[in-house]
Amino acid sequence: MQTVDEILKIKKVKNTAVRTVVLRYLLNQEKAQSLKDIKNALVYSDRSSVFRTLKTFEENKIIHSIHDGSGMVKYAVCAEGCNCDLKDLHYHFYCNNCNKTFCLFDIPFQNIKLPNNFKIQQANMVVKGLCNNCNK
Amino acid sequence: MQTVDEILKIKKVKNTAVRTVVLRYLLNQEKAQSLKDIKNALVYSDRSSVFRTLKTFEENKIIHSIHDGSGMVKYAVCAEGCNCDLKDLHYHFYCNNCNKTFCLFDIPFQNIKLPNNFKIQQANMVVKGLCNNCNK
DNA sequence: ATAATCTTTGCAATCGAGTTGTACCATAAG
DNA sequence: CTTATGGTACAACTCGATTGCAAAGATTAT
Ligand SMILES: [Mn+2]
Ligand SMILES: [Mn+2]
Ligand SMILES: [Zn+2]
Ligand SMILES: [Zn+2]
Repeated sequence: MQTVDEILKIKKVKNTAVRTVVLRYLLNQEKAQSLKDIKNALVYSDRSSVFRTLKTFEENKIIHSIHDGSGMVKYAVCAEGCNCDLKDLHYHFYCNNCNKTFCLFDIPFQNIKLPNNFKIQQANMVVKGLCNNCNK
Repeated sequence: MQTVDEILKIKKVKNTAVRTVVLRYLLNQEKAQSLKDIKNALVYSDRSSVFRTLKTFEENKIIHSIHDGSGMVKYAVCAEGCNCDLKDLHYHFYCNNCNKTFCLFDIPFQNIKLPNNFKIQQANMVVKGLCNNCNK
């Protein structure tokens, strides 16, 4: 896995204190995180600084956002080599029981036949149900 | 197409003034509508009455909601015979230019192979890009 | 090295979609 | 007619998202 410094360098984003701690935190998570999750996890952080950091990361394709319908936008670190193109699109899974949201990096977006003249640019795909921990 | 009265009767939802006007409005739209859209379109309507009407409709599977990442939940009338089961899942399209959200009833959800032990219950699938009107 | 300039950060304030409490009203039941 | 039930209108509130602004920090020009 790439380090914080490597990622910031590759994506040409200046390395600052807040950015380092936010990205390091995100790299260690197995589920997507909301702004609130991050703020709560990083005790001395400021909400708006984290917010702006997330915006910067998203603009520079370090992370991507997921709208899972929970009311809070979730963020996850992009896979190595990701450029947020169509080929990088993947499904997400939201657990109705434990409310965790996962990136299903192994389930790529399978091209669908859109109506005539419609052009796809991005997608937000969220499958909902029970995760392996909750499906018992 | 079914009438307002037929739908309410089939779904066993009592016919009231607000419900009639909201459902009639929704039936005439070709794109999904937000609470704000509906409130604005129906001049003498009350926001919370429309809100509770939408909740009632959704609980009774008259309409379904779409989280397209625009910040407002959109609603669309379910297809005839829809029971909001897995078989009724379909893709949606959000136009980045004109901000309209469409139900792609003709593009059903194609089952994906989830990780072991994950169980699908619902899905929110939104493809984004340019609609036929804006892709020129 | 110093000054000018640009960027990032912290704090407070604001915005707006969604939601809820409550009183009033229409209709159905007794 | 009287009461119970469910629907509606209005106002207030919640909370995630966003912004204004000034201080602090980093970078560039002189
Ligand atoms: Mn993802
Ligand atoms: Mn739909
Ligand atoms: Zn779970
Ligand atoms: Zn369009």
